[in-house]
Amino acid sequence: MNALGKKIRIKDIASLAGVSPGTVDRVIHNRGQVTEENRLKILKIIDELDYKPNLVARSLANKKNYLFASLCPEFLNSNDYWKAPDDGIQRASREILNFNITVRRFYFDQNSVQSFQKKIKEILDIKPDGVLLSPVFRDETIALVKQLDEKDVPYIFIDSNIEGLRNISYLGHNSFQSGYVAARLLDYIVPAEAKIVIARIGVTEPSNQATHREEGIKHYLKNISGKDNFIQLDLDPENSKSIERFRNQIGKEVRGIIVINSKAFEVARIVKETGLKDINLIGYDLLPENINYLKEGIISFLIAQRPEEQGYKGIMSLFNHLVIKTDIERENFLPIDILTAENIEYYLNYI
Amino acid sequence: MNALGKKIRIKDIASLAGVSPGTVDRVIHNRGQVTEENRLKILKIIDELDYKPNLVARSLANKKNYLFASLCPEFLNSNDYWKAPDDGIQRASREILNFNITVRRFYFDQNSVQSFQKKIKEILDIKPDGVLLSPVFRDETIALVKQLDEKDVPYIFIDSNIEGLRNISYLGHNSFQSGYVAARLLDYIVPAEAKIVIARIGVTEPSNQATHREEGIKHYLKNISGKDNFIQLDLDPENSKSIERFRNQIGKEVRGIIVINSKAFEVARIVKETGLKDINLIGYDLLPENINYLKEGIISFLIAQRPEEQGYKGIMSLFNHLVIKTDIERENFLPIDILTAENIEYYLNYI
DNA sequence: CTGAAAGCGCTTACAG
DNA sequence: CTGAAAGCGCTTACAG
Repeated sequence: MNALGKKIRIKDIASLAGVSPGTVDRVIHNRGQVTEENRLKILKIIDELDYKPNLVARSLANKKNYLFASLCPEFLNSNDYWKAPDDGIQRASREILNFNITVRRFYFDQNSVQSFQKKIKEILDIKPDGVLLSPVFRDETIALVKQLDEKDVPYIFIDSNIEGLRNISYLGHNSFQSGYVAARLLDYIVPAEAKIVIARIGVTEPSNQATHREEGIKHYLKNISGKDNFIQLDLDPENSKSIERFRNQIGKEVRGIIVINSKAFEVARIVKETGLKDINLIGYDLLPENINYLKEGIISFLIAQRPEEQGYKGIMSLFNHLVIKTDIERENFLPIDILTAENIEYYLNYI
Repeated sequence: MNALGKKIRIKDIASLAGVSPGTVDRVIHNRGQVTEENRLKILKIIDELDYKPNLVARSLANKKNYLFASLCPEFLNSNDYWKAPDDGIQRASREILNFNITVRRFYFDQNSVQSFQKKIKEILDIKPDGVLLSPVFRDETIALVKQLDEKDVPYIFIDSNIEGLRNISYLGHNSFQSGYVAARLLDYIVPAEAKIVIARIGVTEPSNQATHREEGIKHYLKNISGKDNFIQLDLDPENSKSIERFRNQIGKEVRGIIVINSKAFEVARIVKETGLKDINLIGYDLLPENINYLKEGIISFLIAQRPEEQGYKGIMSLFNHLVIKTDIERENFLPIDILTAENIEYYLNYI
């Protein structure tokens, strides 16, 4: 469309420039083999008429097939956190199928570096045009993207970020800030003098993301609300001694708990079994077990990061970058969503 | 794509059925003029091969132009609430431009039924294929959609809903529930015995939406938290006497205020000027003035309803219904988003 | 360096 | 009731 609302076609530009459509196409796609004189003339006309290519026609004519690869942790059932990004990836795939885009999904075991490495090899073997991944293992991710960089294959990180790499985009939370939000909410609902617990669940090293959340929480409590009556507690839900220790600690004076990974339900279970009434619990991520405790009132707030959208937008960003050739935001921090029993339903039903 | 990953074309179906592509097309689009025998044969093949039309090709070949009309309140500057839905409508328009869709936007004066009626006439004159509107005026909306129903023109409501009409979709909050959320938040942050104010700002009748919110708030306070220490206060921010009265009322014992329309900033201003410290204020909608008071800490929570997305999804729903012919959700309740000073930034920056 | 021609998958008059 | 042909706007070998 130009200013007059008429659709400008390559054919129109060609006849105005006194050349054939093929020549215009060469200019548009910088394929060379055009005299500088013609090139400039054509570019001028394109600019003046504000020519916008018809992407529908381009896609239909284009023989090029694009192959995207995604690499995320595997999930065993629909309860798993990683089902959501996968759903988003599939939704985007369906939407761009007719644009000759194929998306191949790869999965690795979060507890096995080897499986990550193996999948990376498989991905490099299929020579993808773009890659979407969750960079769970730092060193292996760096090794992978080095190879992608060499081949000029763009890649996008979701869920967590590794700074200093050449990913065209990151889609996920600012985890430090999401710690801030959790601390702020707790600050609203527990009395000023109450004791607070920052809980880590499980025996593995806390992820990058959990670590940053923890930093955010502590920073807020210390510097904004001026508190220092918080302690850190580890809980191994597989270990009855650990559970007992945890139970004893929270039994006295503790009024608020923030769980820094997605396993708030483990704490909720203990709170419920013990019959503790005045404890406010805040967690992350909408795992079904977390949601149940939220609805029951055992968990006060859950903080969510739109995982489905991370997968969807990730694939769409590759598409926009490679096919539509629009600019992509380097850092795309998703909203830090606050859920209670009262607004969770419409959040879950949406999309 | 079929199960084998091969792309099935109309041509393929035609040769399998021993007919020409034209005949297959007639069957696909129910244009008749095909023997029942051929029709059934072709439908069987389509089903077995799980044929999915190439929408890109369809769109390119299709001579049909679709004209959509939108009708929303006018806005004077980018601060206005109604800028956001309009942005969403424009974003969707751009995205589907190459599918031969034109969107014409109409605006009316929220304070003038006449302007609404006038625009309705204009919309009917251009004979749109689909209409998106905010049904601010009930009777006039009913009169409009009666005419649209006669012509089988689909229409979608955003922002607020009118029950019992044949709109193909509604996109907006469940306002009663969003009242629930506000009351729930206030309940968390004010002491059990504290006095609460439900405030209406302005002299015009409260909208449907504000009324439903108010019902939700009262229902929650009475039935869930078992409170009856709340009062309702009107504030006319243009009237200094009204302001004085409001100021006096909230000066004593009141610890929480919920503003049921989008003008929480009017109350925030009074709270700030008066220097009241222990009042928790909750409002709706992300007007720039509301956002400023949220960041300042005068407003504790804002509840938002994704207005940009309402406009975007509204147009995309018309597109999907008319062009792609997918099923549309009749009621599409958007998430009731909870914003604090700590998570507002990422919410605003995100598309 | 350039242009004419064929083709992407679907739709639409048109002739029979 | 049916098929052959032309066309949507763009891209891609191919011949010159």
